[in-house]
Amino acid sequence: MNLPTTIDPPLSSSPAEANKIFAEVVVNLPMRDAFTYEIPPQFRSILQIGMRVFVPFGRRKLTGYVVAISDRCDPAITLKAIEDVLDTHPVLSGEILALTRWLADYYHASWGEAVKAALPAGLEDESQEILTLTEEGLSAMEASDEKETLLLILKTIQDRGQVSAKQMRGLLLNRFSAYALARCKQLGFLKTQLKVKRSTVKYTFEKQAMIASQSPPEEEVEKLLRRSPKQKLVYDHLRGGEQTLGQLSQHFPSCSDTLKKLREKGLIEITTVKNQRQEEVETQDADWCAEAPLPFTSDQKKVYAELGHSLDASEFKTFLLHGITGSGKTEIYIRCIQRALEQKKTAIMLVPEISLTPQTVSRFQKRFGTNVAIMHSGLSQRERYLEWKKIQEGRVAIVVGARSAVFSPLKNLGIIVIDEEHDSSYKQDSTPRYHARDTAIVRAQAENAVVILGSATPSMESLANTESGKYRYLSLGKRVLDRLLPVVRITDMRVEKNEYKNFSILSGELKSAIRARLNRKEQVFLFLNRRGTANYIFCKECGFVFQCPHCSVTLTFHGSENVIRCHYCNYSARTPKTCADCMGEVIRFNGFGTQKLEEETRRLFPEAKITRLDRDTTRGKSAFEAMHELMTAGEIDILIGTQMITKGHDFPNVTLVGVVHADLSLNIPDFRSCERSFQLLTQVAGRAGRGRVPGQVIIQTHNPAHYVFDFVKQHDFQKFYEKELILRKQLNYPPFTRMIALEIESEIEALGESMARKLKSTLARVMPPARNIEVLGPSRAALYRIKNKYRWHILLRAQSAKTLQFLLKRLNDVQELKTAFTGKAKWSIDVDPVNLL
DNA sequence: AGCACGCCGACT
DNA sequence: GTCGGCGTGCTC
Repeated sequence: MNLPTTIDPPLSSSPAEANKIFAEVVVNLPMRDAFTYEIPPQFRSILQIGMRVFVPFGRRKLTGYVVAISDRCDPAITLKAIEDVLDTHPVLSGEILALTRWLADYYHASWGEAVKAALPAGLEDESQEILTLTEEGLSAMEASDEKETLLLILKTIQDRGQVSAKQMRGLLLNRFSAYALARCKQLGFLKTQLKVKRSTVKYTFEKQAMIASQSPPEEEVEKLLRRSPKQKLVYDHLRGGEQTLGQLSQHFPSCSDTLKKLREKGLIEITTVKNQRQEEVETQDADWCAEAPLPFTSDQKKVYAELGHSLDASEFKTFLLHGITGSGKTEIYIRCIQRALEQKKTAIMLVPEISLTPQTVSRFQKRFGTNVAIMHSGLSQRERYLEWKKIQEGRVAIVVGARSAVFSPLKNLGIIVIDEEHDSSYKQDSTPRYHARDTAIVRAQAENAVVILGSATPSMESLANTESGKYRYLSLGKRVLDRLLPVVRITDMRVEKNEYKNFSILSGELKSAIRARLNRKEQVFLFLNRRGTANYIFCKECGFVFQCPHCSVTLTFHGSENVIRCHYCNYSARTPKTCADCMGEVIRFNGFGTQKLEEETRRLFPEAKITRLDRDTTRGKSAFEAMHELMTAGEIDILIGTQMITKGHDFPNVTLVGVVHADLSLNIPDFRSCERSFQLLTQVAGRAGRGRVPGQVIIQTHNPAHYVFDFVKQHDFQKFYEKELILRKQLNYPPFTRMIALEIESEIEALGESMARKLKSTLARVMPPARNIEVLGPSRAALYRIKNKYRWHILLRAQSAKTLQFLLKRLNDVQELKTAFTGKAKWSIDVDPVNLL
């Protein structure tokens, strides 16, 4: 990547010295270089690294971030000057800035994009072109002697007052003509002016005007203001004390010109001050009292002792805390965080997006009170910003949040906890495509903090890292209070159909189990993962699923050509008529969702109280809370849902969990589908019997012989891990290799395909001679068409991440690729891809 | 990513 | 001579 190498992560951010008059600024655009701006004299004493600035950029004006300040610049470029400084204190600390720099490098995003990801949304101002009618325009319209398209534009402006070009486009839709707009400008019918579109989040800081400290003598003032009555009025008003521009404009509407003149005359000063009007949402009552810690089991004590040791030593170290559901991981987290706090250090706790439920939150608030900030997706932009500000100002020491909370501006960081470390929601699926777990580890290393990765079903990667010694493995064996593990049964759906002639979604076994629980007034979860489906072919008789002979990945079915394909290596075959295993009839999977399941369940159990929870029914956080209350009150007998119901909830009265169609996750065409299925099923199973009654889990499948089910049934993570590792090794997948996915997409099928091939040939050209990098594809993505765009993948695989990064660097240096890929076809880089659909 | 500029072909 | 699309190149 082409970031200027002269810029080192800032060590300190002192105000620019008098001679330091250039600022390196990055903006949130997919451009890798920083831009140099001149720092005007009035900002030289206040501008610091990490502040936001408003800069002219081409025809536009944008918010940028100062990443360096220096006294030198490239003489070949004529510089523009910073127009405004948006902060009084940096919004990015040196640590965070360095972290974003690393992130941009590693995940191949621009520095500006990385910075944007690290800050709460809505902090960016942008200029907007506002169109206004001129006299000529008005008369031209009245005369209406112009073209229809022109008049339409003029009329729109007159009707609506001020309109931006973008709004105009939206208002007129297909009647809009860019040419007509340009023509209007040309003819002088309208003029454009740049106006600042304020960021959605209100400023923390605002401008304040006051009498200049080195004011000229009174007679001088009189003389200067004799001929400007308006200026005098404002000046006299300011004698009564400083005023914010907001306050002033109430007395003197549109006084900005007046103030400007007064400043030019040296009579007043305009400074930026903290806006005191920011209100605060306090979530905690004042008479809160810390809840007593729970007693530790002997396992917990051992684990805690070791973690405590590293915490006390302030050493960077990563621990993988492996403990089954209900083994008391959360208690360990809480105690470790407490320990960090005792040393005057701070803590971040990351949780998967969907498990940031009221239950999780309240557990932390009960223990830590107002000392914790919650960064959660249900918050409005403004609430989110206020939480961020609390952290920024050091008013809290703990942050609980999803992925982006890894960037929390805490000082003196002591510990980062990543709960459910294996969860795929830690990987962002749009630029910058960072992994919060790995980002957390990089941050912790830089700040000498401890990292705890917690999971009942750790990722293969993390486990491999414990074996290589990179992470320290800790385990919590038993459930607290020695609660029993649920009994898992696998139901063969083929037998249901063929022998019992049961064509319902629910097997006889699951039906009678539900009935039994309903009679005992216990609660039931029905789980159906509807997401992540791609078309695949399977055998109706024996459940056999066609896999790629080279990649061991489920082949996807392409109806239009009647072929099955591997989207890793592009292997393809005619769609078979019969099963390769038993010669039985082959059918295409046709999915059903939670909605259909709900209907069916209501029909079968008309007396039961049934609620469905998935992305369609859950709009906002209130639905979640409502469900939670209903569950606790026993107002729900059967809860139907997707992954959402499996996380962050603890309902002791749920004694039966039914997995309606386990094949769904198992047949996702991804080399991790078995790992995912194991994790998912184990997690779902963990929801059963958290109270005193032992739980029961019924898993329905067409493929009961699959090895995953044996290990789920036995609750044997270790054996599963060993088996899966052997398969990964054989097929050269992570954790034995590292991967980078290149994604090509285009609305035009033929163009996308040829660009994908071009990318591949360019790769071959820049490939280092040592042939230790594999290139798979290009091949159609499993989800070949999304939102009208065709998609291809090229997979890069090598022993080490460095090898791959080196190749990519060389690829990025190929200038011709940049020009070859224009608006019609795009390619992007996904480092350590998690979702290969 | 925007946004302008300039080329070209399709209209009156 | 319009009009409108689209590729190309630039942003301190």
